[in-house]
Amino acid sequence: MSVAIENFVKAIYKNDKNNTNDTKPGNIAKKLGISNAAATDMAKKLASKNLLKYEKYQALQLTDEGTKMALNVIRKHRLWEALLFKLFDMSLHEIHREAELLEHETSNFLADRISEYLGNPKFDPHGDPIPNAHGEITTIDNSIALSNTQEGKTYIISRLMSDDKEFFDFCALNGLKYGNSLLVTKQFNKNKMTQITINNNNIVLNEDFTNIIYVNESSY
Amino acid sequence: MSVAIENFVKAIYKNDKNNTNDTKPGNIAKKLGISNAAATDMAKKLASKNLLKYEKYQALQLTDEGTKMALNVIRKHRLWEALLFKLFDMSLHEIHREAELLEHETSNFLADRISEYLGNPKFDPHGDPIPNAHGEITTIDNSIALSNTQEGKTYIISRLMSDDKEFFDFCALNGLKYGNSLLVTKQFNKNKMTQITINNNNIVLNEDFTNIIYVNESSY
DNA sequence: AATTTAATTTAAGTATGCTTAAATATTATT
DNA sequence: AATAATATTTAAGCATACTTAAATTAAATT
Repeated sequence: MSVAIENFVKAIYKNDKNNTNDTKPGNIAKKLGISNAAATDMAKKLASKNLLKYEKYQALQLTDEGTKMALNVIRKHRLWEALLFKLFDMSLHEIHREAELLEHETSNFLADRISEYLGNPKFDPHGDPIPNAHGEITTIDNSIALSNTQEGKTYIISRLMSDDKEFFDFCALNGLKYGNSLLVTKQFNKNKMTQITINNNNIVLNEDFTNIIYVNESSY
Repeated sequence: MSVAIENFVKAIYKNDKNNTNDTKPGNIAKKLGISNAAATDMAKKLASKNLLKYEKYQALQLTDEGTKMALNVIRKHRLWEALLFKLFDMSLHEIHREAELLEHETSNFLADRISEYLGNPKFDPHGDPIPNAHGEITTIDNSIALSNTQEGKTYIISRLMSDDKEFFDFCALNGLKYGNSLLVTKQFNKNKMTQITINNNNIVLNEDFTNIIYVNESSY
């Protein structure tokens, strides 16, 4: 299957998961940077390949086959991120950028070799779960968005759910990294902002950021 | 530039080096598995991009720019081969197959990271020279084809110049590996065959193989 | 409920990178 | 040197993955 198709099913899968956006052609088009017309065309084509269900004016729904393809691409993406991060100490933004290209030119054989080499990791350096070779994915049920945390409690960063360079630069600058711990010092509920202490620095995060940073309650 | 273009200039570069084949459109077409018509079309297009010189019915000649592009792709190919070989212990055939895809989706930035990680190697696991970031390539001047070796002398394998699975399978089976040493026991000049001893086994190689296996004289 | 706004679809068209078939030029053979 | 064989080019056409513009449908607003 082509790069365009792989990116299309991946975009649907992700929009479906986030369910902030829906999976109508227009939203997929926006995500991929193509015209609405191109997205409708592609949707029809993929319906004929049994990768998704298309009904006029309705949201697109991946079939089992389409979901499997999406998870396979996501698996390769996240394995590459994990490998590049480990070997070359590249930034979260850089590993994402490279993985976005490599994911489409990676055989299942090579993906398995990478996974094996890394000890079959369940999460990538963003904390995103890596689907296994059978398309099974670990869902993190006990992690919550930073916006839902409580003042005075300590948490461990479990996921930085973004593709955005500016966000990653901010994270790098402030020590916001998968596995690091932070203390929530204040929730400004009115303004939907959160103040945290991390590495002895106090920083205030706005809504955009508190909804893509996920954390687990610290056990101590 | 597209995958098709990168593969096209790479094919010209390689046919030019081997100079057994020439670089007329038909030979490039055969190498790439496309029609002659497609090769002519592409040649015209690349001439307009100043990547090569095209004159009707003549051999194609890469410009400096075209040569630079070819070397850049070859650099990425060989760096990937070196990395995959080191990390995953894949066979020569497997690393070639994967590198053939990855080479086109690798930024210069990532290529430099791979090179750095490997200690800026000058040769890949086939013994092929890896161009550096400036497109400079080390030429091995003291290595000779196995067909030109002398009976009774010991040599070190310096290059296995092929893309062919059958050849690599044969090499793997018989211990023909970059860096290994072998003894030339007999040259059958009439039949253009060579008998060698390697790992205490005597094997006879035909012309196809003795011209793609390169060796250096052993110093002891 | 009617109207405005927005999203979606259809239609027509484009660039890339191929194909096959026919025409033309080159190379090899006698 | 003429002919046969081979290579190259031209021409026409196709699939993919896009585009813009116009038409249609759905959703939001008044």
